[in-house]
Amino acid sequence: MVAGPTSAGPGKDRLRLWIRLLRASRTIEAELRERLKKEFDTTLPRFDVMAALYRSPEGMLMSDLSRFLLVSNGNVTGIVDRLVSEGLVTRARRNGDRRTSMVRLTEEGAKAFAAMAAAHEGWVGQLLGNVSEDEARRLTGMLKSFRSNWEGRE
Amino acid sequence: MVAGPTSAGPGKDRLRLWIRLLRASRTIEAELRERLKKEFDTTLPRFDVMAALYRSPEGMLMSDLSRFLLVSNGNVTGIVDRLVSEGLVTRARRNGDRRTSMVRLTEEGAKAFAAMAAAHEGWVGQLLGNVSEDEARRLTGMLKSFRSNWEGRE
DNA sequence: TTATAAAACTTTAAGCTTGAAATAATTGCC
DNA sequence: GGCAATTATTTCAAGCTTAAAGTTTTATAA
Repeated sequence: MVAGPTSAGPGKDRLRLWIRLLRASRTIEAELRERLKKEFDTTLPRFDVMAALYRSPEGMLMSDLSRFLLVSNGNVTGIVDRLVSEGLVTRARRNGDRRTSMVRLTEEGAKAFAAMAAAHEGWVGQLLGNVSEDEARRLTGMLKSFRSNWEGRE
Repeated sequence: MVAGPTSAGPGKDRLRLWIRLLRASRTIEAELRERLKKEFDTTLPRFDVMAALYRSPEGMLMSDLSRFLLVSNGNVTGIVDRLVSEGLVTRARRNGDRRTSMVRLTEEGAKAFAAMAAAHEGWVGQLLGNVSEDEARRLTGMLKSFRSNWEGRE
């Protein structure tokens, strides 16, 4: 997914865009992963889950997390398991529907995340330093239109 | 890495851009992975390696592959192992430097890749259908500037 | 009711991924 | 030449990831 078009022709510009997009996100992701590991001894998936939970103090279902983070159900199970064993997150069984459990950050988890989020934002600002804030807004707008064309189709 | 900013403030626009970028590439990547699996019974990492090799008929060293694909050395070892066992790729020990081996697509591998690449390009064209070819070129240009600011630093 | 289906989640197997340690071969320097 | 440092690669342990199959609970409907 990271190599360029193998020839010229129509549609190549979109392919080139995709390659660029993928290389950009992989490069930045690798850098962030490395820093999260080095500075906070954690991983990107754990950070992702904590970020989602931080925005939902009332908690999230496993399936909410899965949908929001764009990863599979089973994946979330493993990550939450580890976060629970680290005391950063809790799984609360619900009375209403006993199939589900509400996942929440612990106080310690929220505190830990706040510190990581501040550093994380700084890193992103640095890594995307070449993009002006104005250009960032325009790019963001363009990227919004990606999904609509095909997602949600049957 | 997929959740949005937790508050407003300076630097937020770059963070928002990063979130968008990541969500876009994850969404597209997931779709491509699924189709590669369904249509060709293969994986994205295998496709990546084959794409890189397809562009280098003379072959690539393991370290070339690792650098080009932005993944670790050990990672490439495993993927190439599997491709070799499937008869799509060969590892040729070299006379000059016996630490290295030259990795090449087999004839079968090249044929298989050509078929996949054609389908792949069509998929990308479809998935990025909302982006005009013109806009694609502009976006690609913007993304090029990502690296220079911080990569290659010590 | 009471089967049947659907939903939420976990488990499993296979493969991907990293960073670190281990191997093996080459290079540089004295 | 001989030895330390470097380079290319593999191995390893831990964790991430998916798709598919399994479990438990809830909803549906005859």
